[in-house]
Amino acid sequence: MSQSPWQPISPPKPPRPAKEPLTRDRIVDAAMRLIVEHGYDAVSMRKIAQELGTGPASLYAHVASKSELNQLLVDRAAAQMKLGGRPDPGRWQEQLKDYMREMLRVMRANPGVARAAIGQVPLGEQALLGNEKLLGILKAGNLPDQAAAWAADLIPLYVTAVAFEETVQNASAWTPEDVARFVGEMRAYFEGLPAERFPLTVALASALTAGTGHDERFEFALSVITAGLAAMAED
Amino acid sequence: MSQSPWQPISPPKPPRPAKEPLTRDRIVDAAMRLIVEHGYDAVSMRKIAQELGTGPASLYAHVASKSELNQLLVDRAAAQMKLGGRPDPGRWQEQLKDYMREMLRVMRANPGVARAAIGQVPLGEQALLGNEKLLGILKAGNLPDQAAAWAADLIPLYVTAVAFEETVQNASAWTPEDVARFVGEMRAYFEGLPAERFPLTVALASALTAGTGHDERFEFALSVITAGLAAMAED
DNA sequence: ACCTGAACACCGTTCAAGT
DNA sequence: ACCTGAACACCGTTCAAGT
Repeated sequence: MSQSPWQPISPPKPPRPAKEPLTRDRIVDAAMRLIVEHGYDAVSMRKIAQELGTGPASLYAHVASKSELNQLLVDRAAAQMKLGGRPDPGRWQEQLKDYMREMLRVMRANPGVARAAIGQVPLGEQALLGNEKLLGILKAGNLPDQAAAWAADLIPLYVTAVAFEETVQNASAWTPEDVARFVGEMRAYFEGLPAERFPLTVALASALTAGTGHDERFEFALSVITAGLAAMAED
Repeated sequence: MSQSPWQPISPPKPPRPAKEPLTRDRIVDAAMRLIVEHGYDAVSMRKIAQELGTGPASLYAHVASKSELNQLLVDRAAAQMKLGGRPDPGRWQEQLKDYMREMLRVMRANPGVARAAIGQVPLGEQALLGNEKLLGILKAGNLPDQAAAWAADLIPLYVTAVAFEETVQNASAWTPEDVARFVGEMRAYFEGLPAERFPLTVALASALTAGTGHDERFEFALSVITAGLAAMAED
């Protein structure tokens, strides 16, 4: 019954077992699929497990907690950032804006990741590579070390907050028409406020409700931040 | 048996019923107590109900949903903002910074509210009064209408994101020593990264981990935003 | 009109037991 | 070593039934 000793080759096995073993990567894959397709709230340990044909308890052999899973998701998304060319002192301001635009693009392409990212120190490899690139641009702009470091904190925080805000709004499955109607109602609401107490809100009602859903508001913020940082460059 | 017509005073009732009736205000009071004492995650419809000696279903007669409750909490906190004097073109930049500092102070005094506020259009009366004040300061700085309006979007979003980030960190019940240790470990981690791939992260390790827990990082952001806006003032 | 108990359809995490 | 079923201690919301 014992195996013959001169049989060095392991007996033929099915090349792939019917059920692939659980791995960290397969878990993150499944979570990424869920978060992109159905948003942050649709990602639960139970749903991920179901997607993988197992129970929630099985995941904990590979992932310590949901919070660790969030970190892994953030790093997966960070890997999608196209970081462009070398930092160039001659056009660092435009490079900085492009970096922020690219970061927002990736977060939009991965809805729910912003929610997972907010309030987390990014320590994953891909996130750190992005940060390194950002620091390069800021130093190309001649910012002092401390200013560059704090700017590298401010910038991702702001972009993440914008992306998160958008996903909260998109979560309600509104059509563009619904959004347009809501913006119209908001404008009418501002215009109808008592002008003695809310003079500027009434007067600026149309400016306050402009640029929603477009990128104008974001572009404005890019200009503010870039100009503010430029004022801090060493000469 | 019928009441005599010359009895104009209603029959003596117990001055207060043993159980006060549920009201929107009492619900928000209880939620505010919970959120300030135990953080956002401790606020559930069930816990609020328990606090009020009833069941969760009873709340829905006065509050449509948890999201509506969040809006009410945000407005409660907004009422605590001290809005200071009149907008003054001579010192609008300092007033703007004070506004942001005051907003952060209130959010810190009401942990969890930042989490409730993020991604919500503030339409409550108190929140709108704050916004009106902010617009006044921005217009005192001679910003064009559209710039003032978008700045009034950018500023609360940033301050809320900072406050939210802090509450996420504070949620883990870390002592100041724990935080100090974590910051030290992070710095060591940055310093130990491969210098070929992460030259700036390694070189700036101490700047990157400076100012945590203090207000220096926030003050830096105030300067950037204020300087950036000043560059957009009409002359 | 307001309140309630009970239920529905979910969560993240733990743990003893299996292979 | 890895996986599993079952349980623990929770969620937000709905609804028929009571007062």
